[in-house]
Amino acid sequence: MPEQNEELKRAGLKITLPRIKILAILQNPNNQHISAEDVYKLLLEHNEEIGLATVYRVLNQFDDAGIVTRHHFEGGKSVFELSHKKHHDHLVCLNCGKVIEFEDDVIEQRQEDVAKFHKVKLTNHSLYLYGECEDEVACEKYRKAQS
Amino acid sequence: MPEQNEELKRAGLKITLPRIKILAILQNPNNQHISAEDVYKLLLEHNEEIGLATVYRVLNQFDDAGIVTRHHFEGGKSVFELSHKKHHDHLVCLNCGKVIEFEDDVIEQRQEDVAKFHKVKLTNHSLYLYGECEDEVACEKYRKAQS
DNA sequence: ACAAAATAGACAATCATTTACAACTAGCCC
DNA sequence: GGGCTAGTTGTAAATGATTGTCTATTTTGT
Ligand SMILES: [Mn+2]
Ligand SMILES: [Mn+2]
Ligand SMILES: [Zn+2]
Ligand SMILES: [Zn+2]
Repeated sequence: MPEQNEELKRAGLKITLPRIKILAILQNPNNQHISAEDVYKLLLEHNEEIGLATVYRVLNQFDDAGIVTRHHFEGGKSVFELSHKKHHDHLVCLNCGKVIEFEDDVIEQRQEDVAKFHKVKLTNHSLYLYGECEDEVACEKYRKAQS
Repeated sequence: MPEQNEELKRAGLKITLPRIKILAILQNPNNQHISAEDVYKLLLEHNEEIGLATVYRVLNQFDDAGIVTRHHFEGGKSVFELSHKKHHDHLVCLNCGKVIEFEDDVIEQRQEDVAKFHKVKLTNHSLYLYGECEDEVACEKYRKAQS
């Protein structure tokens, strides 16, 4: 019945509780760019008894189905986001972890030019900008939450 | 006496056999963009009894000292390269693993603009382009070597 | 409701990388 | 040149993220 079911059906995935719950979490605007571990933690908070391995499995299936996109921000672990938006790149604050999305047509075009110049058929790219935002408040709050 | 010693001394690192050998490997033009594991394998081929942990340790020390730069190409493992060249980004062939270096001032400038626009002080960035090169021969040879 | 096929859950296994720790040196002082 | 001490090594065990295995359970079409 809920909207998640449609999405799952469209992807050819059976409708199961873990998939519905995980998809719902990803759809929450608070949880854009979330790691498998964090999805798992949220499930626990919601008292859902879903194993971490299942979270990884489902996230991979979503990735294969094109429902989510996987990113590799600095720090080792993968981060996922719903892929309903058009392509964009990311600017990450190294202090507070805030993620700013952006798209720059000039950069995109230039990437194509570079690839063509080197006779390479471009299939994808990853661009991450890292820096320090000026939001002292957010940075502090976040840093506290981490420790 | 050898040139490696100077480099190590300059970095304030004691001159030890593992460090000399590893640095020599990195300096070999064949080994730009090499993983810790591959450095280790080359050492074995040269009959140097150096542990993998030492390779990782030394590579990290080189990174701290600014002697090498660490990259995160697709595929999980870190890749290192001597950092004596000016900044550049990478175009990687997903078929044969070939790495093409490039620099594009327009892209660099645009990145600065994006960061400034979002009021973020840019500290670094990572840009990787992935695609398929047209070098059938190289791609095939490489693929065979892998399997 | 029923059977076949897919999936979940628990947990072992893997991969890249780091850490612990005891044994071993490089660099410095006499 | 020998000795001292902090820095370095090798080995092996530990880690963190992610995947694989296996059996029990669930989804779905009939
Ligand atoms: Mn995004
Ligand atoms: Mn390079
Ligand atoms: Zn911030
Ligand atoms: Zn190629």
